[in-house]
Order: sequence, then C-alpha cells, then structure tokens
Amino acid sequence: MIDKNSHIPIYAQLENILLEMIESGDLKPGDMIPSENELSKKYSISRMTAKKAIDSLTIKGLVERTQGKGTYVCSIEKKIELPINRLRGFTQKVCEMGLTPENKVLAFEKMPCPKNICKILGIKEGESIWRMERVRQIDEVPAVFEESYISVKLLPNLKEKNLLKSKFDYIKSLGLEIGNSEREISAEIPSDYVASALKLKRNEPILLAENITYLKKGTVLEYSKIYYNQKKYKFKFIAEGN
Amino acid sequence: MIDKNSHIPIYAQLENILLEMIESGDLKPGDMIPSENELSKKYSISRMTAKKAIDSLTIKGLVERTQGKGTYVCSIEKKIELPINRLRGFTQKVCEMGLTPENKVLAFEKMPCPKNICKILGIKEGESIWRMERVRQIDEVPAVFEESYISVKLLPNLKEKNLLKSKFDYIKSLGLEIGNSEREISAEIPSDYVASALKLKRNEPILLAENITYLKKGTVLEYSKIYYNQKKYKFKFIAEGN
DNA sequence: GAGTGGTCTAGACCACCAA
DNA sequence: TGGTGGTCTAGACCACTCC
Repeated sequence: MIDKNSHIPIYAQLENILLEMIESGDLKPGDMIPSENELSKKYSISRMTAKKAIDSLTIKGLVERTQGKGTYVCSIEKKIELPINRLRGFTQKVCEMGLTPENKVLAFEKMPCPKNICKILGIKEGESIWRMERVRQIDEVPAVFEESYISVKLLPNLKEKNLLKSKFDYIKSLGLEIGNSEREISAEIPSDYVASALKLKRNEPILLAENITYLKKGTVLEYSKIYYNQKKYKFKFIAEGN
Repeated sequence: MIDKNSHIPIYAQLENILLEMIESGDLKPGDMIPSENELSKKYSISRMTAKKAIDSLTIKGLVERTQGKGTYVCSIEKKIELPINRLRGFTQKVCEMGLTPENKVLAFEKMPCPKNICKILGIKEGESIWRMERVRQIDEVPAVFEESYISVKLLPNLKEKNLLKSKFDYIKSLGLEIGNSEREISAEIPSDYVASALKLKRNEPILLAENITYLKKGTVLEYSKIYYNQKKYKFKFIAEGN
C-alpha cells in the first residue's frame, strides 16, 4: 500500500489513499477517518507523517479536524449563492431572504493616506482617509470580511453607526451616485487575523476581491479588499459568450 | 522576540516576525531569508518548527523556496490581465498580444457519462460524452488548466486536433451558436496533478471556475472546470453598482 | 481516564545547488 | 564539499472532548 522507497513522499501516498477512500464512498461525509495513531501503526510510519497527510486534506476542505474528537469527512452542505458581479450582492441576497445584514465593525479610523492607496484613490499624500474593517454575516455566520478606504473629503461626516447598515445606502443618501467597480479576483491564504474574523482555520484558502469603485461622474469613491467565506457561501456570475 | 510559553505557537510567532521583516522592507524582494538552520539556532527552536513557519509564508506566496539554494522573498511581478467574465478571455488576450494560444491536450477520450455530469448536461445516464483536459499557455507559461465535458451527440466528429486551437471556434464553425455561461468561482488547493500541470508547488491556492455553458437556443453545451494560474496572470471584471 | 489532535524536539538521511 | 531545503522518525507534553 505504501512504498517507503518511492520517490513520492510517504505523506503524499497516504493522502492519496485517504482521498480514494473518500471519493469511492468508502468513507462517507460525516464519517470519522482513522486517527493519527491508528494510521501510524497500520502503515508503520510516524505520527507526524500521518498528520501531514491529514493536514493536507484539511486545507483542501475534504475533512475537518477537532482536537479531542477526531477527523471527519466534510459534509456537502447547501451553500447560499451570492452574485459576485454586483456591488450589492450580499445586501440584496439578505433582503431577498427577508433578513437584514448584520455588520460588525472591527475597525473605524481616520488616518493619513499611505502612498500606495493615494495613487488608487487619486488624492494627495498625507490627505485624510477613512479606514474601515467590517464583517458581514447572516445568523452569526460570517460571509465576508471587508477592508475599505475612502477619502474623508468625500464623506466628511461618516460615523461608525453608518457602517452598521449598508454603506452604499448611506453614500446614496448624501446624493452621490455610485457607478461600477473594477474587481480583481484571486485565491489567497488569509492572515490569521482575517481567518479568525471569518471563523476559519489557519491556511484555508479563500476568495479575495480587490475593488476600485467609481462614482458615476468618474472619480474614485473607494478602494476595498473583500474576503469571501466559502464555507457557507458560493459565488456566481454570468460569463458572456461573445 | 519569541515567547515559548505563549499560547501562540512558536511557528506562528516566527512567521509573524518574518512577515514584519518583509512588510517593513527589512527583507526586500529577491533577498534570501535566513536558512532554517540559522533561524533554529538564533531562536533556539528546532529546525522543523522553523520550517513550518517558512512553509506557511510559502503557500501565502510571500517567499519561494528552492532545494539546495535557499528561500527568497518573492518579487512583485507584472501580471498579465485576463477578463474572467468572458468565455473567450484567454483567446482574446493572446490575440491582442499578437500571439496564438498554445494548447496542450493532456487527455481526450470518449466515455459513458457519470451520474452527476448527466444531470448538469441534461442527458441520459450511459450516453457518451467527451472528456478533455487541456493546458493553455503563452510562452511556455501555463495560464489555465481546463477540464471539460461535452455530449458526443452534440459534437459527433470532434477530434483531438480541434482542441489545439480555440474549441469555441470549432463549435461555431459547425453552425452552433454559443450563449452565456454560469460561472461559479472559488479558491482551492489543487490536486497534485493539476498543480504540476500548471507548474505550481504543492498546496498553493488557485482560482477555480466551474462553468455551465449554454447554446443560444438554451440547451447545455458544456460543463467545465477551469483552474487559473495566478503566478503570472490576474483576473478582472467589472461589478455593477446597481 | 482514555483517546484525540496540536505542538515541539533532536537527530537523521537524502537530493539539490553552488563554488 | 558545504550549505540548503525535503522528508522522516520516536518520543514527549499539552489541551481538548467524551464518558
């Protein structure tokens, strides 16, 4: 079963063995997989090597580990669909569900604009900006972590309480017209800070969208980074054929 | 510097130390970071613990390791922009650059349709489908790995050579009109097979798009999974404000 | 208290790279 | 040949869960 003289590392071989057991249905969603001790005995390998194999399955999202309990094959949960090609996808979806989005504000501060963000927002170095961090959730389940930068000149009277509801609703209420957003999307391993804000384990990959949002008149309104929790949500849009 | 009695693991503390050295510019892109041996001596920790810290920086894309050479801070490379909201983003971009896309066909076979894919394609169980794997690249740099399923009934005369150029061009040449595609996007740790096809290291996160592509008349043309290489490419689209 | 995973160690052998 | 990272070991202590 495991060839210790193979050029393929033992942990990779064991990972493949477990993978096949999961894909073949030998191990079903919700089942506990053999413990590190069992595996190390069964295959005559060290516990650390067995752990490395299972850890790899963990970050791939196939199993879930709990200290004291064991390692279980992940269930295929029904995920909530969010349209990622709309700025207000989350707000819209939550409203459709008859709920209101809960926003937790983790940071709200006025600060001098750092060089790199000045360029993006098109303002002078040293000008004041708002820096905000929010977690947006439904039923205590975090959906997105949002880090956002807006010029103070544009929103001089912004208060933390305006962030508890839709930020764009507040902006619209000031008579500003919001245009489109350039969105760059990538897969990232988040910092421990972001991971814990989204209640995720270390080294789980997540979607990141970096956005430059414009006003209809063309000036830049906001630069933001949005981290999406894939555990409970899935992200869709339509790609055009032509 | 490192508190061995802290509830924060030593490897996480060391990772943060190195992270700050990189973010502060103390370690610049291209610089070699201290070796595992140096770090284990300096902080009186074991080499395995130092390795764990550096491995974490590796999957975050901050450093690159080479056996025999050392670990180096990643440079900020200029990436090629690909529009992810168009089915033919890659082909279009390559043409704009005055090149033709190079496609490598890794698999091309006729097979009975598995249950889950039957549902998606809207065909009967046991009907024949084409299963294809391609890597699409520019200058030997893989951009995307594509796994695709199409009913044989729709394309009875498909040949492997039709996959060397644009697949959609071939389909159009048959008089079929391609519509839009439902695209679900996620961040994933790829299998070792996909990672090596894209010339990536183990456990690096990548973007995955799962697509259901329709013909204009409404029937399903294709189910595909596209894995995007973020090392050299970045993926953009416009999100609508309203 | 028994079993689980989380961390850490000190040492080993290997493959790879550069000088 | 010496230094690097890649793998693996056998053992240790801990925190957690469940009974």
